[in-house]
Amino acid sequence: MSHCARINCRVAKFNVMDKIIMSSEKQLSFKRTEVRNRIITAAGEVFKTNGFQASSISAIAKKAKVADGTIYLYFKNKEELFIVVLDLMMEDILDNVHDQVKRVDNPIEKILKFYDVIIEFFTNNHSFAKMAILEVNQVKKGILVSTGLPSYYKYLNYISNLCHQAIRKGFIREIDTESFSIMVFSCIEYIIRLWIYSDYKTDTHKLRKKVLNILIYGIIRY
Amino acid sequence: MSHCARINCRVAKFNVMDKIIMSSEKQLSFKRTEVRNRIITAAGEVFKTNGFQASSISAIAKKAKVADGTIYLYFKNKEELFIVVLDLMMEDILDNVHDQVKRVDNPIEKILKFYDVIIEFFTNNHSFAKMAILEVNQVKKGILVSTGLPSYYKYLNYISNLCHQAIRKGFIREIDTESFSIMVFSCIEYIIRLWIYSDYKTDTHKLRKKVLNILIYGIIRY
Amino acid sequence: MSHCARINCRVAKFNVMDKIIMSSEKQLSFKRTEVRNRIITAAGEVFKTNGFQASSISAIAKKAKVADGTIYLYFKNKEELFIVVLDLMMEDILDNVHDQVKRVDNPIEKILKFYDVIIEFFTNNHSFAKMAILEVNQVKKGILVSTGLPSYYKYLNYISNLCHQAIRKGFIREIDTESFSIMVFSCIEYIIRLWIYSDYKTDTHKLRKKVLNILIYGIIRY
Amino acid sequence: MSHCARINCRVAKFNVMDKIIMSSEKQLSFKRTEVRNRIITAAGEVFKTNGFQASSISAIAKKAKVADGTIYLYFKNKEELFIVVLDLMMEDILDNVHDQVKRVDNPIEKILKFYDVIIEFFTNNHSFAKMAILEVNQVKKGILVSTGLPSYYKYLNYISNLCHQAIRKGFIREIDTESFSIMVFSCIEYIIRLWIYSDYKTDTHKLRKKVLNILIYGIIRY
DNA sequence: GATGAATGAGCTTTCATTCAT
DNA sequence: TATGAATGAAAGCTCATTCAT
Repeated sequence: MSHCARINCRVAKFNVMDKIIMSSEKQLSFKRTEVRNRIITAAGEVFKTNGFQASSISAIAKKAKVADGTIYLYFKNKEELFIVVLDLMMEDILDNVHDQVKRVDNPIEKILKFYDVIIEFFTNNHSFAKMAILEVNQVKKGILVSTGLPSYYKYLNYISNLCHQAIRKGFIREIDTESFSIMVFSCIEYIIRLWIYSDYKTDTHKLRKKVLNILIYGIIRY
Repeated sequence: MSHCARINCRVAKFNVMDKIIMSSEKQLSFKRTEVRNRIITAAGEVFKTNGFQASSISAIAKKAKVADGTIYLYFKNKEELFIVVLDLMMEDILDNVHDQVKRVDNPIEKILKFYDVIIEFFTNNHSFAKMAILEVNQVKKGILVSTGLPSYYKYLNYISNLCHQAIRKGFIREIDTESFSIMVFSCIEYIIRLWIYSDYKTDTHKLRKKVLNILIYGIIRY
Repeated sequence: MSHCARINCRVAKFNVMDKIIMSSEKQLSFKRTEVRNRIITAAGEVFKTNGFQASSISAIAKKAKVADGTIYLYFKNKEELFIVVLDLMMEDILDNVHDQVKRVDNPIEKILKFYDVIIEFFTNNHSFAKMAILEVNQVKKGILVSTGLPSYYKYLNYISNLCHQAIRKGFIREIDTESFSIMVFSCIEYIIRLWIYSDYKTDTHKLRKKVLNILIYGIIRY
Repeated sequence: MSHCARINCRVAKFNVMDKIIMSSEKQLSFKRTEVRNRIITAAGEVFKTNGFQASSISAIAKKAKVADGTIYLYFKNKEELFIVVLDLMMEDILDNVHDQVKRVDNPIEKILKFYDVIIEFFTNNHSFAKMAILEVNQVKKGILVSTGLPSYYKYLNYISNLCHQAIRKGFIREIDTESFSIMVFSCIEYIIRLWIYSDYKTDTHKLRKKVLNILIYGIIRY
């Protein structure tokens, strides 16, 4: 899965070179990193398939080829594991999105691109969308973690930055960029949620276009 | 709670007159309605206090003074009960909101009023907000997928209507009113969610103002 | 097992006559009593065989032919179940002991008889002895319940009564009967414990005789 | 705690002199002894604070500044460690008690003194009492069965010796001293146990006096 | 000898839902 | 219709012990 590139990458990036260079102390750390990655990768797959509640630690452990207890040497509990996994995935997605956004020059076009690519990604990844939009609410202490996802702030910042650029270059009026970021975020999430609720049947294209229209209309300079 | 007036009202509105008119068959139906209302009222209180997961059918049955099994004669399961209760509450709120919106004349002011009153209501009702914004996601999606909250559509329609009026009277441009309704809804929900996530500590006033600014700016006619 | 007579008896004592007399209401109560007894009997066997810790609720439920959860309709938790079972058994033993003690006339002989019969019983019932003397300490909240076994006080009272009789009839001096009861109890328990610790190998006869000698010597009137 | 003097002492008594004298082979042995003592001291504190069950090997290892696995180089398992620790503590207490008993001349007074000082000690050391009287029963019996606490025999011997002296000097009749020792032991233990069960609330003074009265009455010569 | 990461067995309790009465 | 006793599935997490390094 492309959006997991970072995770897999982290596993993969320990190449032969690394092994040679590593001191005995580093090797230990390598082993730990390797196990941790196995767990994260396995958890990602299991969570995506079954959702948070229905995923059992045993299943994850089995897939990661470690003992159940081992998971608790790396993560405080199931919830923390979920959050870490989700956060890493979200970061990967942002990296991906950025790759596409940076190819566009016009500041407003960048925002449009961001908006489109994200929604596109979610609609292309059923199970991940469900995990990131719905399952996250099943994490009991979610109340405190959900907005605590480090990646969440990266997203907001990213949009904010796009806005600042657009403002500086005179493309949009001097809005509160943070509020606008939140609006974009909430609209994207809501569109995806409606789509999930419809059992992935509705076509999001029209809705997303119309919403975007109002969003942009609300910030451009005349 | 005044916003629950409808629920209680439904219990109350079977007055003496009704009783006289009722045939023996109707009386049965009356009994059923009365029991159903007892269950709904009890469930409302229990759900608000403990949230969806932590509320047990036993507790609701006890409070409604019926047997556990009886609840299943009126509702398919715990989830359906929750949805029904939530839906009735949401309807009541809309009635309330409408009472305040209709006192305003200017079509745009009406939208502003709607937006403000709803947010105000949620921030004044911690436990209800949590139930309607967060708990609702703990209900197995299936139920929401197929039906959705009926009241949800009433809300969307309500905003749509306000928009249509505003369009007709030339106050705002010809936007897609449904999309705008969804946007308003998603933004309100998101603002409340952030507030809940912050443990009811952040002040929503600034954020809600800035978001509203962009929303309105996105639809007005220059 | 004879010492379980009461338990089985309670199951058995609902004979045909009872059934006829029972109103529908009583039948319910009968059903409940019957189930409760099945659980108690099953638990008694399982606890005796495996001890408290190693006995699982599932095993007891299976043997009692009820669902796991059913046990919790009758007992708060595993510990309460253990205590109830142990207490009933202890009562049965006391009944048995009494049957033998009452055949003796001399007040001091009664005390000797009591002492002997109890130790005899324990040494004839390995597994029960272990349960009553050792396992009881594995009940976590044992600290509060252990002396709270209703049967415990019956034992103390029983010995006290024997003493009072002996005092009244001038056979022993005016000692504090409660203290003496506790001493008898503690000595019996300790002798049994030593015997259990020795893996049931040592012969308790000599020790019990010598201890009894000092106990009696300490209370008789010269 | 003064009664742990022996344990600490064993750590401390390897002074500079020892180090000089030790051959390389002895130094190894010294190192082992030192580590063993660190473990014992740490375990003593942890066990006293948390009880047997709730004390984890990790916690002990951490406090002793060794690795978890290291503990298993010195002790077969957690239970053996507990027994060793408890045994050493019990020995220390006996040393202490002896210091006070030897100041008394009259053989019977010695026995009284022993009885009083031990109970006094336990009631002044909540956590130790719990450990020695209750926790010890949570250790799988196997360990106690075969060996028993070595210090246990020292206690019995000690009382036996006091008795022998008293018999020789004609203060008490010719009882079986071992049985009497066991009785004293069992009564002390029981009194303390009742006190622990009462959550350290009951006053043991009256009970202990009355029990002692019967004990002594049972052995004195008229 | 020392380390400490890894193991993996083990089990109570809750509660939505059913169904005999 | 109403009852409420009975069902039984379901799974997180700990921690004593081992063993490769």
